[in-house]
Amino acid sequence: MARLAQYSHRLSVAPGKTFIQEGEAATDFYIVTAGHTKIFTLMPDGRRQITGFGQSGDFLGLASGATYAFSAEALGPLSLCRFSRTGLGLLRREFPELELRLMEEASRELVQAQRRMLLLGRKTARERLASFLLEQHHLSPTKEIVIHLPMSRTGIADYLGLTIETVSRTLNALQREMMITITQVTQITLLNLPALEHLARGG
Amino acid sequence: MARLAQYSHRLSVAPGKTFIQEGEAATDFYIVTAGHTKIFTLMPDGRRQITGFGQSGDFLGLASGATYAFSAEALGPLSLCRFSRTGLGLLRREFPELELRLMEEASRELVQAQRRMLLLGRKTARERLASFLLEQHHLSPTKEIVIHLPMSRTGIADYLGLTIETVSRTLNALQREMMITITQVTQITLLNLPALEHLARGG
DNA sequence: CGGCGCGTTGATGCAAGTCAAATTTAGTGG
DNA sequence: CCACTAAATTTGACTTGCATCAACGCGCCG
Repeated sequence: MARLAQYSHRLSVAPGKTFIQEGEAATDFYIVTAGHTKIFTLMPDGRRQITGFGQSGDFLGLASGATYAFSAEALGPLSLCRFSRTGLGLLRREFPELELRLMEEASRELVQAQRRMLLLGRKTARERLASFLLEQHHLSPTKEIVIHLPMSRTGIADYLGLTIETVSRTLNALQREMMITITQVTQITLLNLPALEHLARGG
Repeated sequence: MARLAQYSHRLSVAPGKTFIQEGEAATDFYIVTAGHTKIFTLMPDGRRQITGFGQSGDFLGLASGATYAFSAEALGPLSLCRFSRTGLGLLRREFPELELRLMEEASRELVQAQRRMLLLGRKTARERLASFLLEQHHLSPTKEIVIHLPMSRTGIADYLGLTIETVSRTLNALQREMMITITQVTQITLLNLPALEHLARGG
């Protein structure tokens, strides 16, 4: 591990700070060591699509071209480990098990990306919200039926390809239909998991 | 290369044949050696989302779980090289340069997946078609402005998250606006690349 | 207390979906 | 090569789900 230090650099990022900017030279590569990030792309007129979230242990900055194809922002206090792109190559030679982790991570992300393309391309607003709530549920380590939403309505909307109004209305509709209870703005109780699962898969 | 043969197996697939079925045990891994495939996911009621296409040289079957999360179908006569999942692990150890190719491929696909999430989540029908036409244009080795659509209207619709009627109408609208000419059903001439690029990026 | 950010709710508009019919294209056998 | 059929595409009329525009309510903090 002696050589690791000369290619890596630990750093902290303030909440809300964008530490990877779409279009900039993709010189570095990051590993999240603590906290959460959101990964998104923007259109010139401000339309935003959140393509994913990064948690502790996740890799960030896998770019195929010379520049980043996305931006990344700290959702809260964030700790990162930064590698230079060249350093990563050397590291990979040094630690074969890293290679495996990288592939696993890439596969996992690719599968998730496919799920999200189905959601964004073919699901209705109700189905998207149901899918989202269940995803949050599965992410929770305790599998509690009370889930905490880690983002605002704007975040949910940009993640699901909807508007904040539709998110709000749809959430309330699901509550009226007794599938969920909106305990607080960012806290929801899942009342009818089978119904939500049925809805999420779309039939 | 001696050991390669004992883990790999060349095979041909008939046009239209589905050779990877969503939900089945993800035991194998493929490399496309000739032809084209489409990769898609289905919903119980038949809604389909094409998540991508595989060409010669592409890897297929990167699954994170025990089962495939997608189906793959031969678009025409197709040649594949199949590896057992265990064989792949051994191969990776044997050929470090394969490792690199795998990572490059995964990165490229991840970047493309992000572009597609933006398209599916935030772009209008016109923007989607413009993006699609330019993608086909960039895929062509000769960069001809006459492009050949490698699929039917149904295929385009399932790729872009639209209906066949909207695809047809939008294509004709772009023709009326002098951005393209529909020479034949599957052959389109791009008349105004700057306008299409402007439209595709959304402003 | 008052302004401000965020969320909810309501009224209205419109892009894309649905349903259906017309038309073109492709395929098949005589 | 042509007639006939089946499939794909286009076109039209209509519907609808979500977006847009606009109030309104509610914490929260200076």
